[in-house]
This record gives sequence, structure tokens and C-alpha cells, in this order.
Amino acid sequence: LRVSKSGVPAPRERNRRGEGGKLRAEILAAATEILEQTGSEESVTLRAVARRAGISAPSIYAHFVDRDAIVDAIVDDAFTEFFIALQEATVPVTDPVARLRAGCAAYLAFARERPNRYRLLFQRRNLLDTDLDARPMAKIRTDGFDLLVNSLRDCVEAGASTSDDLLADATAMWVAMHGFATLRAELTIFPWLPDDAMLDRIDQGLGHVRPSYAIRGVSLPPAG
Amino acid sequence: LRVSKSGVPAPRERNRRGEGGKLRAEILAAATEILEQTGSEESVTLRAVARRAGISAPSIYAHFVDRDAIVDAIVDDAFTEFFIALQEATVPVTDPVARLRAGCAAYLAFARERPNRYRLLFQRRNLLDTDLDARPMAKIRTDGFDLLVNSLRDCVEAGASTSDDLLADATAMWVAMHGFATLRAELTIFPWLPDDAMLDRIDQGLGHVRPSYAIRGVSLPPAG
DNA sequence: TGTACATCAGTGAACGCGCGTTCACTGATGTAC
DNA sequence: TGTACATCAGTGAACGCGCGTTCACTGATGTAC
Repeated sequence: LRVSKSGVPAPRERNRRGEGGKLRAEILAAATEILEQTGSEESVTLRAVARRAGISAPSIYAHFVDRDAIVDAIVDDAFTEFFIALQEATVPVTDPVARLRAGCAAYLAFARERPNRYRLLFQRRNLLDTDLDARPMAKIRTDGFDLLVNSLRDCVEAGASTSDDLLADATAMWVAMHGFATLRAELTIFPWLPDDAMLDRIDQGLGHVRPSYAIRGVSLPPAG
Repeated sequence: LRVSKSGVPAPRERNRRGEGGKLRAEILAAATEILEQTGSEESVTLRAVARRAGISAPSIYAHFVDRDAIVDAIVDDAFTEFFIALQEATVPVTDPVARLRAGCAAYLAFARERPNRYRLLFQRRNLLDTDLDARPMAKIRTDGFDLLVNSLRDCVEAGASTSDDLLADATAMWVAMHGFATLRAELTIFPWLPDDAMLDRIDQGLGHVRPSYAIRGVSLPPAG
């Protein structure tokens, strides 16, 4: 297998002493690429990852205890990346209604632009038994939701939302965004609303943002 | 393998001449059970189905062209069953607002009581390239949504909803229900709203059902 | 500066497994005469 | 009513495949002296 077949990249150069850790990153990158392209967790096999990284399969065991550990690591990465995207979209925005909208828009944009990455986040096995205390990275999996609750609270405090149950209304907004994001990715033949039209409905209908404050499309008001 | 191991049911009796079709139903039932129990499409392997049905693996080829054909058949069954559940819940109800609610409640109930069956319906491969003309059963996959649009229209015509875009608002309601149904099944550690509280938000916030007409919980009004 | 040696990144062959599918077959059931 | 035979539901063995994992190993890199 050391002979380079046509199109297949030449075998990688061995890392120097003390730089074995580099391979871990390369393995993760290869696994992420596979997941990004296929969108299916099962296709991230140990051997497929090894092939893509240009190494032999057993080499992976120096860096991950087993196959599942690779997928777990990708999921942690994905949540981190997802949360960073939400933060970058919201932190610079000061108006609370505009910030709420910016966060929601970033959520839908992430799901639209990286559907396979998004699917990974909320797939069954990755949420099911998330033990918030047992695993060090797990908190990152809830930070996005906390951001939403806080944004909605800011709107209420600014008098822009009439929500009287932050947790319940933020939950309703989240499930609507999630349902929209996943179904749109799966059922391509359907007259989906554009993100903004969907978010108008979510912000006002579920977040109880007052119409006079509402952000329509990309414009930034408010009017009150 | 003909010797009966402990706990394993005795090998099935051969069907009589002309009754070979019975086996098709038994195969489907076995496959459905596997899916219902494991919740994962991949575990419906040809060999696992054969084991459960008490037959040899090659016997399946007399009834299904290949493994995928089994899964396709299950999916068609599942959509039919799903739509029947929605119809049974809505047909007897005459008040339009109560009927809209009854359909939505049946939707969430189906997803709650048979989560693995529900997941199957809207999983990627089952919607992705649904060619509405090519496959005879495919229409059943959209009947549920049509029911929702019609229910909402009835509410508008009765003056109980102010929706001015039936398709868009019904879509918003659907994605919210779907997001709620799937996330609730996957993320068990979360303070989920009960179905009724969620549906209050969906009916009023997304379906634009007037509060004075709204059905709260299981009571049936209306007040207008 | 030169050399022996420990370290460690990475390999190749092999294992047993379950899979989808094929093939030639078996043996009970029903039918023609 | 009896018998030869066609039909057909279902079988058992075998195939090649990719998988996760193990094991003993190789050979370049760095270090002690």
C-alpha cells in the first residue's frame, strides 16, 4: 500500500520526536472532512480516517482509545465552532432586539452553510446521555441555549418583548429553529421560507417581541 | 441452525402452496419490530430480519429485491399509520380551532409514544429525494401537511385565525412541532414543556389563532 | 566529535465478525392423468 | 383412487467485503557517555 496510486497523496512524512501530537490533529481533521462530506457518522470508520490521513489504521490507537473517541472529539469541536459562530454574531450588537435576531440568524446560517456539521450537533447519540458533570467539554453544548435565553431576557428588560416565561419561550424559539434547520436540509423539494421570514415569525410569535420593535429583514430599527 | 436454542422460537412452519405471500408480511413485521426497538435504520440488516422472522436470509429475496426495499416498505407503512392517526384525531372534531389543536396534539402524541417510528418518517434518506410522481406511495408523505394547511384555513374562514399566509404559517407550525418532537426525544435531560403548553404557543404564536378562540389545554371553548 | 543505545512514531499482517448476495439444492404440496 | 411429476417455498454453503482491534515489529530520532 505504500506505492502511490494515481490521485492518492503520497504517504505522509513521519513526525519528529516529541511531535507525535501533531498526528492527533491530522486524524481529527481527516475524520472531520469525512463527516463534512458524507454527513453520516457511520462512514467515519477507523480505516477510512486512516486512509484519508495517509497513515495505517493501528496508528490511530496511539491517539484515541477507540473509534468512538474520534467521533466524540469531532462533536466537541463542532459544538465549540458552533458556539463561536453565535458569539461572533451577537457580541458586537448592542440593541437587544437586533442581538436576539442576529443570534437566531447565525444559528440558521450555520445550519444552512454546514448542514452536515449542524446535523452532528443534535443527533441522537450526541445529546442523549450528555452528562453535564462527567465530561469536561459538555458545558459548551448548552452555551448556545443560554445565549438565547439571555438575549430574550435583555429584550424583556428593554420593554421590547412581553415574554413572561423566558425558559419556555426560548425553548419554543429553539425547537422552531431546529425543526426549520433540519427539515429544510432534508426535504429539498418544499417552498421553504427564507431565513428572515421564518425568524420574523419566531421572534414575534414565540419570542413575543413587540411588532413595533421587531426587526424586519436586515434593517435595524427600533421605533418605540 | 435448525436446532432450537434456549429462548429462540422454534423454526416456522413452511407456508402452503400459494401462501408464499404471507412470508412477505412476516418479514415486514420482523423488520418493523427491529426498527421499533433499536431506532436505527442500520440495524435492520437482511440477516437480522431473517433471524427474527425465523427464516434463512436468502428467503427474503423472494419477496424483496434487496435490503433497501425492506426499509422502503417500512417507511411507507409508517407514513400510512401516521396519517391514519392524524385523521382519526381530527375527523370527528367539527370546531375548526379544536380540530387544528387535535391534529397537532395527535402529531406530538405519535412522536412521543412511538419515537423510533416518528424518527423514521423524517429521517434524511426518507425525504431527501422523494419523487412525488415516481413512487406510488409517496403522496401519503405529504397528506399530513395538507391536513394542517386545511385545518388552518378552516380557522381563518371561521374568523378564529388572522393568518394571512396559510402555507407559510402552517410551515412554521410544522417545523416547530417537528423540532419539539425530535429534540424532546433526544435530549431527555431538559425541562420540556408539556404538549399542551407547547401547542398553545404554536397555535397562537405561529398559527395566529386569536386568543379569545384559543384552546387552552384539553378544554374545548370557543368564546367568540 | 563519535558511537552505542533507548525512545517512540508508525507499520504490516492477521484475527474474527457480520454483512449482502449468489447459487445449486431440497422436499412438501398440489395437479394431471 | 393411485401415481408420476411440475411447482414453488424455503435452505445451506459459500463468496468477497470492510470493519475494529491485536500483536510483534521497524527504523528514524535524539541522547548519554
